[in-house]
Amino acid sequence: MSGKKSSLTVADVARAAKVSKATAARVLGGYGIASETARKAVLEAAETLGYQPNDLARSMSTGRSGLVGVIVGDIENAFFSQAVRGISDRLRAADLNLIISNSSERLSEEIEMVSVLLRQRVAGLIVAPTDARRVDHLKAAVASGTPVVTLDRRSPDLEVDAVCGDDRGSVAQVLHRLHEEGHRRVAYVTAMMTADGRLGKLEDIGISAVRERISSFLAQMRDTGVETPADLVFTGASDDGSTADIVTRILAQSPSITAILASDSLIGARIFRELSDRGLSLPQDMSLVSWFDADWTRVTSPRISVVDQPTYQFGQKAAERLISRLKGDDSPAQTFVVATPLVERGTIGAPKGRGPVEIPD
Amino acid sequence: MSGKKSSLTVADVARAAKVSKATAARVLGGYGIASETARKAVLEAAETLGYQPNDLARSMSTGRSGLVGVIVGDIENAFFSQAVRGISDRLRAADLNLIISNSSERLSEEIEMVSVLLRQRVAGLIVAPTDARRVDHLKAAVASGTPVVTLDRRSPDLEVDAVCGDDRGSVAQVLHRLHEEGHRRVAYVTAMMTADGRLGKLEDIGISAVRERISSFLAQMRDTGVETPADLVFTGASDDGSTADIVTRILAQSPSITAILASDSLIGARIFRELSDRGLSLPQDMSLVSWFDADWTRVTSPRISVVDQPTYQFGQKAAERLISRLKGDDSPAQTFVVATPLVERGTIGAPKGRGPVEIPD
DNA sequence: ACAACTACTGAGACCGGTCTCACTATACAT
DNA sequence: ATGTATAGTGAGACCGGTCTCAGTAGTTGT
Repeated sequence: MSGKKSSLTVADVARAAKVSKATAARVLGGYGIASETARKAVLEAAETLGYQPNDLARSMSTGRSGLVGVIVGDIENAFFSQAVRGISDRLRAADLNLIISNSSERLSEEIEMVSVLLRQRVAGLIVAPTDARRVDHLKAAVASGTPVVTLDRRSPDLEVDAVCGDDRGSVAQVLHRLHEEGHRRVAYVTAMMTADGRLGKLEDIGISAVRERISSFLAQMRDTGVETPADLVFTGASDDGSTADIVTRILAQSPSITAILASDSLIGARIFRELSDRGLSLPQDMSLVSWFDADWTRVTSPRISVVDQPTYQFGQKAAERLISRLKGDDSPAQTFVVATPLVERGTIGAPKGRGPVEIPD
Repeated sequence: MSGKKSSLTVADVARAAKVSKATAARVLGGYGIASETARKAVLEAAETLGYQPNDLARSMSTGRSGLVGVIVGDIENAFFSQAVRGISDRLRAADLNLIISNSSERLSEEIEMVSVLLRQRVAGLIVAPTDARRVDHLKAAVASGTPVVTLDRRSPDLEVDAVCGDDRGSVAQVLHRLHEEGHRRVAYVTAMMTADGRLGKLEDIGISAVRERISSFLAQMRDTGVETPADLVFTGASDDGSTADIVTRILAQSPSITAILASDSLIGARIFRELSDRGLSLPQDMSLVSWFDADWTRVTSPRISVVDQPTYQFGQKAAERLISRLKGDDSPAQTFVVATPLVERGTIGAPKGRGPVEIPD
């Protein structure tokens, strides 16, 4: 029954309340002072007129924008959507809203999104940078006064707060546990693409979390006697077909691989499905550990052992840091490492037919 | 090496290019006409100065904002995050960005978010309304000129485009299939809360998709001879504990319930886990069909039969409709029903110990 | 009674764009 | 030569808020 289309402004309210635009603005905007009389008149006029403030105009004149930009690799992935929820919940409490963007893990898109968000004059940015070596666009954002917090990943070139999991530590923990159980050759499977499907130089891995994990993986495997651990890293598990290929290659390796590490829950699900389809039973025929405690990991039999990355908390913490920066905190940039414990369920077991004895070449 | 903090404006560029602010704005804004000479000078000046347009100011003066508000029940839920991805992909192609909000399926929050988004002067709204009977806030948005599209749900009070699944049809299809297999008493489990844990009046169900499905469920069951089908609807399956209780109640019912319909993938996963934990095997001891084809449904054994709601497409379609409205399409509001086929996998089977024979009371 | 201070107010500049409009060239028609 | 388009331009109003600043009450001090 009200509000046609032309938006009414403080000026309209002021007129109705018979005060100046400045006074009406003070009351409506909640700043400065106004007499009780004026306040009541304005509020009443605003009420009956159905005044709705225009935040666009507000942020224009204040410079502050109440919007935070978030750039993730893929919201569809529970890893990120959970983090986004954490971010959203924290932001909401601070009266901030969130603009979501998807980089699809492509640098060019990430750069484009940063530019768009900066044009929108977002108050800050929470980003999962897709390439730790190419962060000029983020540096520029910081330089121009927009605080940035990185999520799940970090770049040595970027002096901003970061919230990460303990990537190196979790790999070490998982491998140690598997070694204990008797596993000597373990595969690491990641969705990351490489030119020839083989692992190249570590420095060429853009996503820092992946790099850290693989680096830790290689070091650990070498330590426990594997001579060419790079052969145990399988890249490009980005869909069902490529994952099936990888599983085939894993099963074909000799001396045989007895356990698989899945870099994320999507890969974990695919590998699990692939193994079951081939009639293998876990953990007898193969042990499996996946990163991220997705829904499905407690629904399989046996249940999947996971490295639990509490991404909701990642998100919360990242939002907290950003809010704190927005409030003027200018302490040195810090990296917050969130514990990512191994949750052992049913897919870790002794490799079939052999115990802790090393198999000779 | 550039861009300190004070933002530079068209005026600055104009000065550097020795043209008027108006001309510089025309070149930079890509509207009106300008000579080749002027254009080059402005572009060059903008380049060397590192000019970044201010979209805030732009939308202020144009009135249009390049931002679309999206309100979902819970981004963490794959159902919605997938839809958001669909929305995001389509919006991006139309140079629109997306502000995400979570209503947590609470009307009060939904109302608040609509208000916030409207203040931000979003160009349009895509909403999964949590209560079809309380849509005044959305009506107001439409009345004030902000197009709205509802996602997965619709309200008879709201004359806007809606993108929904075929809720009635899918229930009918699933029940028909189960009936064929010999099932007579089927349970429907939903997360929706009711005051006393029992199903009240249908009209009191706020989420239209849920209401449609339950309504269809009741009708079908009654048609096939169940006298009090409301006893077969279990509400409040919102967490592990309450779902466990419901499973207990389902298993205790007599004459016995032989199949379960899970209203969403979260519930489906919980029920599956609960049934396995109790040593029941599917589909021999119980048939199960879940709505939404989540990741995990192909990872269990047996694989879960699902009603496939292609929410990515829901999202795409919704975004498409909104974009079309934004472009001025003012044809009558329409509801787009996306097919949601039953994908039969391993959890539909004949009920144990009895075939298509009706059991006497 | 006059100064000094406080509480409140309104006029108007400002944020950084868009966009209207009046105006100057030059081109073409008659 | 005069009239009439047509391309290009700049001055300045405008969007809807915020915020500075000068000014008007009213209060208190001495």
